[in-house]
Amino acid sequence: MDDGFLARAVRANHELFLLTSDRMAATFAELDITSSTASLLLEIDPEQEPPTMKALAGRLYCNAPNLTFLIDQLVARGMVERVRATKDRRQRAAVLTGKGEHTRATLMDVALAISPLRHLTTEERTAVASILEGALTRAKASSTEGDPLTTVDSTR
Amino acid sequence: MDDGFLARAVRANHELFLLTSDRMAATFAELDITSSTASLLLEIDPEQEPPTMKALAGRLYCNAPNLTFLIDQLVARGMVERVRATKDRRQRAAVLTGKGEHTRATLMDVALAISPLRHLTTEERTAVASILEGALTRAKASSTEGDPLTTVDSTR
DNA sequence: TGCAATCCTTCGATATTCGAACTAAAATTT
DNA sequence: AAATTTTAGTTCGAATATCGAAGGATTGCA
Repeated sequence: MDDGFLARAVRANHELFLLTSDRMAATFAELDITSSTASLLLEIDPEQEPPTMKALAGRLYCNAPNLTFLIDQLVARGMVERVRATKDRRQRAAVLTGKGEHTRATLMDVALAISPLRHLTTEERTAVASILEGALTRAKASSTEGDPLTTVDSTR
Repeated sequence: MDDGFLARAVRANHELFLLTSDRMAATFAELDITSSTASLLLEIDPEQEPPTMKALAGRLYCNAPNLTFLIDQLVARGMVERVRATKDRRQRAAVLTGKGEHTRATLMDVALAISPLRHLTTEERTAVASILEGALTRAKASSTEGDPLTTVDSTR
């Protein structure tokens, strides 16, 4: 039964996230943001087309009111601006300011510098990145089609 | 220039956590717990010696007041009981009730059932589990001894 | 014994997350 | 084309989470 490895992988991923967040705490405070707003900031890639509120909520797996609240934090700090979409005027997109870009870059630098994953060899990094990305891709693909039931099985 | 893989690994870990939390949401509601209290419940292994409050706070990377709040949630739901440690009467340990054990077991079942990692092959699960555990072990070892500075070492 | 350190809790302040209800702008129906 | 429905986003109020400061109890130490 290889469920043991699955359980260990799930648990390790969970702890890795907790430890990483903990190590980022001081940086968040210095940059005058919080864990949640930092996650949002990282989702706004200045190289890409400015994402809409809906797209950002999807990436953070949160709902619309929460996203409005989080974006407000970044707007209040001068890191993001809301712009109306030209084609569909219901939509608003998030655009990084210069300060927003700079803060985001610092966040990424620090995240790489403190991540426990920095101890891995190049081969290990490659393996982890590709395996996890593959799992995510397949998970998102299979959740959009078929298999609607995810009920709690009490067979225990 | 293998920082690309490191960044991808860090990002995949982050998204995996968000997606997993999102997929657990319905189960949390059914079990009358929240994401945070579920994480705490999972840290109390009925096979092990009942952990102290301090030990649990360490495992969740949170502070003492927060842990008191979280344990109160589980106590109020009849899933955990506080007991005084006999040797050091300042300490309190968390002991699972029958309901706590059952809820915890259900949580673990569902977590394995919905995790994107379940799509991985046995070899991939093994690789991810051992690599991430190794990174965590080294990260925690190097943060407790020596090297008080968390400076960015660019020698890589 | 007296003092400092440790473990935990309480309290107040701030942050986060959500559902319900709302506005504005499309898309669809009739 | 007017009416209806759907969609994108916001506002508001409630429940939860997290933290720092301060306090009580117990232990360790001089």
